[in-house]
Amino acid sequence: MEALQTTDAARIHAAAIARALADPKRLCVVERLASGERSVSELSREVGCQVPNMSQHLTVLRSAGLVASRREGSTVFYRLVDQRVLDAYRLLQQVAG
Amino acid sequence: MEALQTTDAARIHAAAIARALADPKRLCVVERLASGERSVSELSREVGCQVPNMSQHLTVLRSAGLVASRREGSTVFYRLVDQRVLDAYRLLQQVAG
DNA sequence: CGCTGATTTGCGTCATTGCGCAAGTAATGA
DNA sequence: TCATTACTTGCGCAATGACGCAAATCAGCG
Repeated sequence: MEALQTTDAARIHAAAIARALADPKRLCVVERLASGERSVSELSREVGCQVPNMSQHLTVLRSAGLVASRREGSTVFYRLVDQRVLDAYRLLQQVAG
Repeated sequence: MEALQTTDAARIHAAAIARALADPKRLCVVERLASGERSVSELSREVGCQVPNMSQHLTVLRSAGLVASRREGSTVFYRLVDQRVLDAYRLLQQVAG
């Protein structure tokens, strides 16, 4: 049980993380990436949206520091940056459920 | 380590929780409520916003099932519904930090 | 009932967001 | 160089969200 942070900057940062997770499609991306890296087109197919839309969602997740990308030829693979992203997602589900 | 949910409804619900937490003022409310219930005007003063605005933020948190309210005379006290809300907040901060 | 303090609700406005579609960039091979 | 596949970026639009302010409830009291 650690203390809650109190600075405004910390809250703004935490809120930014929450906002990045505040979309069903992006949560679906997190689920998929939990089992390993995926290309943009794979994610787009699995999640069920257009490629440009998926690219934007991935930009949101990367800006929040939740995913990272790696280029291999003309294909870009995305992965989760940190296992805690999954922990956060599971906790959201617990609170939701 | 439990499995990730896969239904669309579960993701929509989890995303709604995340959206409720996706605002610095509401995170500040969560922090305050961590140490006990507060009235709307107390929260409004502590967080630094107008009372109607605070009332709306509390409505968002209550709609997401994160806080509950209790009326005592003309004063309404809000409290956290569940300790896991705090766990979720701390995890957000960890991912952020 | 009228008055007061506490909270909620309604409304207008401005900023942000998700999406589809077209265009642009990048890497690879013929 | 041209074509192809993979991805990103720009743009316009409809929807949502946060805020300030005024008005409406609501509880308690004289």
